Amino acid sequence: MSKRVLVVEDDANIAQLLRIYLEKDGFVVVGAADGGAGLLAFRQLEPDLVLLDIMLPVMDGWSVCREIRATHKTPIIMLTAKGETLDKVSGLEMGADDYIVKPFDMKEVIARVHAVLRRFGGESATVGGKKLFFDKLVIDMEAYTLTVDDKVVDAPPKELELLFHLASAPNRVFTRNQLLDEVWGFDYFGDSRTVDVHIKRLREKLEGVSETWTVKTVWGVGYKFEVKTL
Amino acid sequence: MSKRVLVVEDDANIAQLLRIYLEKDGFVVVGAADGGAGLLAFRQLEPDLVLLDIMLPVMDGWSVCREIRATHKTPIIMLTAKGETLDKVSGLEMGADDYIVKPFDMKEVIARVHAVLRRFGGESATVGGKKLFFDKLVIDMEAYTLTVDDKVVDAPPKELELLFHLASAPNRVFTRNQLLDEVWGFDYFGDSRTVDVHIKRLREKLEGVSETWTVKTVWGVGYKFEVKTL
DNA sequence: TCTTTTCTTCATAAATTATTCACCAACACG
DNA sequence: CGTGTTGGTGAATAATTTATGAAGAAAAGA
Repeated sequence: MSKRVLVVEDDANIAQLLRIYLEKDGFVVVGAADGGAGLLAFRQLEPDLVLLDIMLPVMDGWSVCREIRATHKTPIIMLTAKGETLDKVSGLEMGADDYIVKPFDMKEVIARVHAVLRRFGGESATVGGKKLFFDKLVIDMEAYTLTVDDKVVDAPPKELELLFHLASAPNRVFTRNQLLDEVWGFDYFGDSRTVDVHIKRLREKLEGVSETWTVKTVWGVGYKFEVKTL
Repeated sequence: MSKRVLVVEDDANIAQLLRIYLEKDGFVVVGAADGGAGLLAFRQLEPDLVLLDIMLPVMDGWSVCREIRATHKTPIIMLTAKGETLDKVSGLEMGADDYIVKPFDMKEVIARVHAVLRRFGGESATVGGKKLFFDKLVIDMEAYTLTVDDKVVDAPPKELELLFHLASAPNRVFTRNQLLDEVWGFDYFGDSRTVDVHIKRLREKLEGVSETWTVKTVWGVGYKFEVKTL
């Protein structure tokens, strides 16, 4: 479930520094030393955020930014040397979401990364950060609790995350592979029947609680959290 | 060491006036004429206080305020023209600490600047001392004491800080990495098991004291200070 | 410097959860 | 009905995560 960050930076020292701090905070970091490599890496990795140096060999940061923006809305933070003229306006016109002036304070960079991701909804201020309310059911990802009929029910993280994911988009069907990707993580390789077992355990906790919603199987497709519109 | 004030104001006359009075009072003043420049200056300068006009070209004062608040606790005083609709509530919701309506009396501005700085303990961007009260538990970060059942219990700084941080957001789960970032500091590179050990020692001091709260493990996620809502 | 306290690391045991697998049931379709 | 496919379930196993005691390192105090 960890977020991927693409760092496009030709100065190996800075790149390394960024990598160290980002990885410590749980990001998966991929580096690219020039614009072309950056674009390539972007398309392969589809990262959640891009840190992009302006001064790059061959293809500069602005071009990369524009290329990315042509097809993606992935948040981009520009890294700029102090001398380089830039005003926020032109930066924003190019489609950057934020920019940081070198030489920068690592603390600032990390804070900005989190801030931008938060702003893009990809990351919440807290671990999960959201609550969902249904009839006799509360899914609280902030406290990591499942409340059924006003009673707190113990549920392991995976089960909660799965239920939260399903209930985040009521009535929408998710295939097992989608769920594995989105709940377990893109890098999970395992039997898709694993989902079945978690669904089963969820049902044990949720059966017969309310008439207005249910975890339903869509034969041949997957699962959905069905909510009846009364 | 004199305090730094960032003035974000597009009207050169007002900016000049503020500069004169503030410098007379021993502040170092840095000016910015629009929101983008303001943010840039903020990040580079890390001022002790920000005077922020609401009406700014390109990016308005509230946006700047929100951006700053995303990462810093630096006190912010908003400057607003009389006509501008504003109620204290919305300003404060944005994270401003005070606001002054134009045209303003210089004396008043200076007085408010001092007042706000005093309120913030003269420190920039730091978490001020605070106290938290729970049933049979007082966490006092001013005196750095832990009071359990009316008796002061000796607790090392790290333990106190950890407990304070958890108890500052009751029922919210923190991952070990979050705690390391937020309590130990973003530049701490250490084993995340360190948190466990501190939790353990806290529990030794806190177990069985009250039914209404507890330091709880959220398996696979982290820890939280759980408070029962009775 | 020496002593004491606090912090961190490490190893291991214990607890909890995740995954796999085998087998049976339910479904779709001719 | 019969058959091939898909889903449900229980139990065994694997993997992960946490608690804990103890020792060494670091920091603070005397």
